[in-house]
Amino acid sequence: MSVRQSLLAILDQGPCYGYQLRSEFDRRTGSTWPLNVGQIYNTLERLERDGLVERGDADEKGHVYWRITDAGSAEVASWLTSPVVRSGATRDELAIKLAVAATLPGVDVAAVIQTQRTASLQRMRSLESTPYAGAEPGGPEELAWSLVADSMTFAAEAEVRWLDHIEKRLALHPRHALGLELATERPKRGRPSLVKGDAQAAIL
Amino acid sequence: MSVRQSLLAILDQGPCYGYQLRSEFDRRTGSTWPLNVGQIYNTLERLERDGLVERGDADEKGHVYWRITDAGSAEVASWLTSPVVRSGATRDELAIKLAVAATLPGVDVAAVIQTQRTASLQRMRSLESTPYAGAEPGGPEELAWSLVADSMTFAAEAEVRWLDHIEKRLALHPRHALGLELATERPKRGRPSLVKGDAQAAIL
DNA sequence: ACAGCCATGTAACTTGTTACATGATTTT
DNA sequence: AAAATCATGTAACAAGTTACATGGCTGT
Repeated sequence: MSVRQSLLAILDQGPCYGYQLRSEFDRRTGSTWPLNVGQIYNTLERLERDGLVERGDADEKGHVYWRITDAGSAEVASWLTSPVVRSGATRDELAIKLAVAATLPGVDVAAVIQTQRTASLQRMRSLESTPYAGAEPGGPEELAWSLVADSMTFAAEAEVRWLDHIEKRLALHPRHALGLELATERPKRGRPSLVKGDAQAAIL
Repeated sequence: MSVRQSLLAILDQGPCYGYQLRSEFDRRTGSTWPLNVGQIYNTLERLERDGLVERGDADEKGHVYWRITDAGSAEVASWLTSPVVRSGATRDELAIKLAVAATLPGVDVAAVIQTQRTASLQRMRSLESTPYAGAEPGGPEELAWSLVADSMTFAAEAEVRWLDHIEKRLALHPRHALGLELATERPKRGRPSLVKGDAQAAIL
């Protein structure tokens, strides 16, 4: 929802045409996440479908200006006054991956953790060493860029902390404590493995 | 990709039927993110389409077992040996939102930050006070649950730290330093606002 | 003239997600 | 007998994303 909402929020400041919205989005996010132009037009059509924006006539230069509706403005206001909720809905790809990997017999969780940690540390280093390659230094775009870069840095740091934490935690638990190991030597294919209770008998 | 990959990784341990996959996923993630059963069947069909799993015949109980293919196993191996990359692709909804909000004249960024911080702190409190409501305490599911819960806690802490950080940072910058304010009194609708340079003349 | 950017669009596709239908088995 | 759970599936949709087509304008 972030692209959709961002474009809507920008339009709440006044009418814009598609291509313009892209550059506005890029400026405001410090060009951290490049946005394919085509997506602008898709998103605008979907916003129009939902009654949040209206398509204006093209001006003499052929620019098609879009303007926000009252419903759209209300949506923006609601967006800005309510927090981004990370709870139930949003799935953390890394957390899922490690939770699953940790319960998979035959998987070297420590190695998975190590791989991730290396990547995260590398990312932190690259974030701190990359100054800002955009237009004017000291300008607003650089500020936007550093906001986003800081966010990534804090997230990467937290990631490393978490990895260290679960590494210790998992080291305390013997493998079989997870109760998800196979009865025999990792049969891989053609044999049941994860079945609980009597479902096992059904295949054997 | 996390659901898709998780199911594939579970199937790499041995054939499973759809409903079983759901419970396996739930167990392994501590039921933190409930997974709609229908999604299992969709995902399985898509994995089959991509040649990563094969549909087996139903057994006497009517259970349709799916088994992974060699391509599927390779995919799992690749998944487990490569890190989750948070870089360019993955967009951080909160970072985008605040970067955009910070450049929007007329928006009380401090209030937005405060709202988010309150929510994040609330979330941290609720995470530390919620023990684990699942099946057997001390069992593997509880461990999985706490892995995920820790991840959320670390992420929420980082979020708060970041919010504090950018709050200070933004306080140093006078509003007009962002260079994105409107020439007049927030015209809202019907007037150009975000145009850069001569594009402004085109509408006026 | 040609390369490259500005600008608008379209079509297709991905993963995630939900709502619903249907029947079998199990529990109360 | 009714309610709940097990189990398989289908249909539709949301949001993100990309590749491509098309034309105008601009600088070399």
